[in-house]
Amino acid sequence: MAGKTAKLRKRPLTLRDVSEASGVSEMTVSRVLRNRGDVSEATRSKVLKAAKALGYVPNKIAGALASQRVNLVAVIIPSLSNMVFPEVLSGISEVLDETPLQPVVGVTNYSPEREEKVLYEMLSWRPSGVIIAGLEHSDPSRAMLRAAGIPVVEIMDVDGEPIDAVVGISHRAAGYEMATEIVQQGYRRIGFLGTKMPLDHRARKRFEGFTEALAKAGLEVVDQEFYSGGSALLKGREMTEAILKRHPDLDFLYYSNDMIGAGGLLFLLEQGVDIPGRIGLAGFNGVELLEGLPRQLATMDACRAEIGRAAAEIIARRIADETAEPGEKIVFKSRMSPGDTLLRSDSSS
Amino acid sequence: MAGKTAKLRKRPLTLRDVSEASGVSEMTVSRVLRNRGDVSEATRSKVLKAAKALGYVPNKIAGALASQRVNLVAVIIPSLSNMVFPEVLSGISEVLDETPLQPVVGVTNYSPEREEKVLYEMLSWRPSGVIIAGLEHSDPSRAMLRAAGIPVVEIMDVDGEPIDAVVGISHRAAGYEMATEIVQQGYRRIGFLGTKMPLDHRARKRFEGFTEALAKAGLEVVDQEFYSGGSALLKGREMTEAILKRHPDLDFLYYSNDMIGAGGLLFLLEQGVDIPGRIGLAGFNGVELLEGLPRQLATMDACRAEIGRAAAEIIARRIADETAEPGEKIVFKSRMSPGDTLLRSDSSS
DNA sequence: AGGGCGTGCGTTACCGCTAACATCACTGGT
DNA sequence: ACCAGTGATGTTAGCGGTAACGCACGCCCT
Repeated sequence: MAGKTAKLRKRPLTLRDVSEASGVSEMTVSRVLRNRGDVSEATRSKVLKAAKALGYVPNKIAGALASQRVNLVAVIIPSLSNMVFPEVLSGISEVLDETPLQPVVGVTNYSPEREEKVLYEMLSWRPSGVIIAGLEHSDPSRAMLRAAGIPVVEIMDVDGEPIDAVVGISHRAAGYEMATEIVQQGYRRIGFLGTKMPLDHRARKRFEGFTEALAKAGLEVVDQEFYSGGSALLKGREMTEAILKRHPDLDFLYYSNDMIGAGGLLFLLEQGVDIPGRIGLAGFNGVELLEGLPRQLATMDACRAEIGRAAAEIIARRIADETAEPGEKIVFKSRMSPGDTLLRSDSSS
Repeated sequence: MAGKTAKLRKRPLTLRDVSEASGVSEMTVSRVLRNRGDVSEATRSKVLKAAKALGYVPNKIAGALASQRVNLVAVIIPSLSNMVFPEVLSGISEVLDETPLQPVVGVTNYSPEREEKVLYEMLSWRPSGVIIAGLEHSDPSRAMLRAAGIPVVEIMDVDGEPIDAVVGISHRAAGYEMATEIVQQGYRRIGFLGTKMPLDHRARKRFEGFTEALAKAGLEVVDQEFYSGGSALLKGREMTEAILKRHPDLDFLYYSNDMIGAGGLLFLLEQGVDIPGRIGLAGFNGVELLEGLPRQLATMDACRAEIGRAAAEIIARRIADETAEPGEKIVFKSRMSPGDTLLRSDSSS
């Protein structure tokens, strides 16, 4: 190669550089690089060679502006440290990888103000679609989403009024179902342990469904315990100890997530407590971690990957086909997995 | 408000719409929206009102193209499911939140090909800087990074030749140090359990440092066990059982990450094995989860958040000040935390 | 020979915004 | 009264691509 690659170039490479290097017009280079339109095999390879030699990387900013197309999908989630969301993300990526679309992630830390800001930032890049966790958004956020004129899929939760499409499970139903099973197994003195996050609407809805089912059986939650921050596993231990100290007669503990449930389980096993004979346990989420525990915690699957995949499919379809119907709604069924901490041998199932 | 908001607008909003709605030039609107240049308080509020009424969201694509400035920092990591990376990310966000910069995450799944593709995609958005995990990249990737003419910070690992700046710990040293301590505690028949990932260079380097220190003491790893996929906690159990079945006389197990270490720990505790009397254990990473275990697993902290913060600071500094020196190198010291599974009471410390 | 058509490439006019400079009305000093 | 200085706004010319159309040229058919 004629050493044309001046190491200390000041001006960044553009199509023009490639076009000059290969002796064709910018338009032709553009066509080659995008595999669009007819270009003869001869010019095609000539251009590709030049582009590679220069180390040219197309400028999507200019491309997007000119073509009015941006192959980005904004994905807005509350957190990355709760493993639920990375799992949803991988479901999304899995589907989008088959398309020209690309996910871009924004994290809100469960804060509506931050959600609004993140959303504004993302929309200012004019993505082709939005996937956003939850149905609860500030009014400006909802307005932005509506005004954006792009497909919006709200995920994780279906208990509420969607803006456009929605994919998720009913957390209310999940809580209800779990409570029903708990009652049926004969538990009567039930404690709840959860996170001190008024903005985790899904946890709240599970709790609401839970208490509703209890109420139907004439029961209510005997005591509650909340935490925030720190190692969930450790908090699960501590809260379990605390709640049982206050109410040693509790016969069931419902945890708002598997991590604290696992902490409670480990704690009780160490204490030599008979599970589920003396006390039953259940969590929520179906995290992979549970498989490695000494005892399988009862839980309900949140259908994370499925939700991600379905949401991405809706987005992909809507973008590929402008005429596709908006407002689709997909409800997954949260599967109960009773594990070893819920079913009492003598009970019917 | 005079109902000017036509719900079914086809053409998306632009500066021009705002400028017409507020009776000033586009330039003035632009100035207001960016808080730049002198604008009288009167026009400022007039413009802001119009923008809000219309629900205008600036188009960063056009803005970036015109100003030749993109306030994005590409962050390229192997995975989101290994909690290490979300923690690094939050360190990065923490720092970038104080600046106009914004992180954009790309995930490679430990695949060099995918890394190359992700990098190409990200660079085509012309980010202002790149933070990328690891020092091992394909030649084209390295070339792209060099040619991009932007600050690059390689993170997590410092054992190798950086492209530009680097922030991390020495995994080789971490492995070495752990082995040294193990030997000093009198363990002699040592097994290694890790992940079957030839492309996890950091795990490899820890292992190399580990065996090197053992060799210096005239020892070598007695047996090894590898896994891939699945629940790490469960795999830790299974591998521990398997390796001990083959070599019941092992007196120490070194796990390449805390998750499988925790699985092993739980397994051995269930078996009633005396830890660390009969057998010692150690992992790597200092994950928060460990705090909730019945026994504290010996581990070494990978300084995740610190690395994220330091990398972001370098990027921010380099972008703010063009003249800042490239090639900075920050080495954190991986702290050993012996927990309850390494130190034998009768040993010196 | 002329018309119709497909192929391969170039030209032109933007996309929506901003840098840089131009303009214009004041203000104040002398 | 004149000019420089300043503050508030407008004008022009791109940024680096792409859509849409234009235009040779060769080919086939009649």
